[in-house]
Amino acid sequence: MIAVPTRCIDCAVRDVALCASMSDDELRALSDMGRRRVLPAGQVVSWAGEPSSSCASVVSGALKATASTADGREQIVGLLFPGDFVGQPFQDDASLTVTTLVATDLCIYPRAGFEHVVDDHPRMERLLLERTLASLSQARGRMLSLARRSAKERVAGFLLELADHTGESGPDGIRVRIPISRGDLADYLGLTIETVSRQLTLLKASGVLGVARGGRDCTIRDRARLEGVAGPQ
Amino acid sequence: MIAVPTRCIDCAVRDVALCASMSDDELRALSDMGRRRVLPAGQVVSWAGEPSSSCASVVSGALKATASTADGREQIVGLLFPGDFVGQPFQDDASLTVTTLVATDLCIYPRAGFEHVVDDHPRMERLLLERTLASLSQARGRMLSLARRSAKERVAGFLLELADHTGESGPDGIRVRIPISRGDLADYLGLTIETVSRQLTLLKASGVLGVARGGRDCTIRDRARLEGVAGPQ
DNA sequence: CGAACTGTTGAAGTTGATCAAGTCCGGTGG
DNA sequence: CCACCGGACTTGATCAACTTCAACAGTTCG
Repeated sequence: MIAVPTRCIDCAVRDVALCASMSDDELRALSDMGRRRVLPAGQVVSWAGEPSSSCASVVSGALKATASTADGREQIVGLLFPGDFVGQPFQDDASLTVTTLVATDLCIYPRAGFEHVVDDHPRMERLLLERTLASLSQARGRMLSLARRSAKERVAGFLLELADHTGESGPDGIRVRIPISRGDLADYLGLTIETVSRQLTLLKASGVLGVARGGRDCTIRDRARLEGVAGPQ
Repeated sequence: MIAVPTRCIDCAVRDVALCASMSDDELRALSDMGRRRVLPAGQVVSWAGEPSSSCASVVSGALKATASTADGREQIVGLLFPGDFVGQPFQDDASLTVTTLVATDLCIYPRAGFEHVVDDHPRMERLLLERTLASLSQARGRMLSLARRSAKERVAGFLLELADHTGESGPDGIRVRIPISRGDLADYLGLTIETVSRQLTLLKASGVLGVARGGRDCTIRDRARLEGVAGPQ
């Protein structure tokens, strides 16, 4: 871990993270408490079952939040990107394991102190509430996908989400980079590695998708057809 | 719909619904706005896609919140019981369809007015935040189940949840009443009616579960064994 | 009684998981 | 530079679980 002393005002996510709800002056309370840390890929930030002692904002990088059964079956219940909030305030034990997927820069607050700031800053509390409601909506949408959509629909839907979120239009379609490994993608979509791989191969074979070597960089060549594969909605 | 004029102070869920966060005096604001309505079973309270114009507290009865694909596949993403909050504040369009499962008594507020009350009552906002965080945790647990647990585990797990929530110990085990139809249970567990029925039959055959005629009233004869079937956690 | 539901059971069909080889690729060291 | 190694990904064959389709039984209520 490397400490990264920085002023909040200069922070890359000053306007998108929860801090966006606070004036520069108000930020002092958070700022004094927050500790910037750069973690390498694959580092566990919080273990399910352990006391949840801190919260954080993602400044750069990416993380996964996983729930798992006692016998090791795993499900990624959320992916976290810059500006997202990490942690479970008002809850004594963490129910999720949070792990960095790539080198990740976090702004970490002690949970108790963070809760205190929330107490004192209604606008931040409101923002947290709205974000939590949005996460809940998203989680419910994913419940529907996990329970009712086919493997093909899930994979296609994921690519479309990526396209909407980080896609860049290139010469022969929309270029997207799958930000996680096949294994993590399988854990996210509720499938196995093999099934994910096969579905991507099918999309490639049908000409809808181009997959560059390495398997991470893709080109959506025919969005309309991909939407057809993804099924309704 | 039948109007049920009542004073909040006498309300059955005065101490468990969101109103528990408010003093008797403060309740006046909500009280003036709230409208009690008794709806029959099978009534849609809010349609996915339509503007979400109201919120409510469940006073008695039960409802289901469903998400569905455009081609009609359905998933129940939440069951709602007395004291629970219904609705999606701070969101203009409903993403879920909410339907009564049995005759249900609701205390309905116009959404705008409700949001206003939340603005003015930090304790209510905090309670709403905590409940939303709890719902999110629950939704994530269900994502894990829907994606990774077998039909057998889901059915057994559901019965155990019921036992913990509403079970009464009887002479030959824990008596539980399945509060919904096989169809709704299937929609909740992410299975088909037939699979749910078969799993219940298997549990009955193995002596773990007693099922009375009608199929709704069950007796968990061997909780330990049922927990074994439900799998880890 | 009989109609309409709701639930159960059976047989066949699919989907995706599992098991088992491969292949591709980046990195290391001879 | 190339051989080798290990991890990530792909592909193939088989298998089990769950769905689908279809018929039947039980319950409720006119």
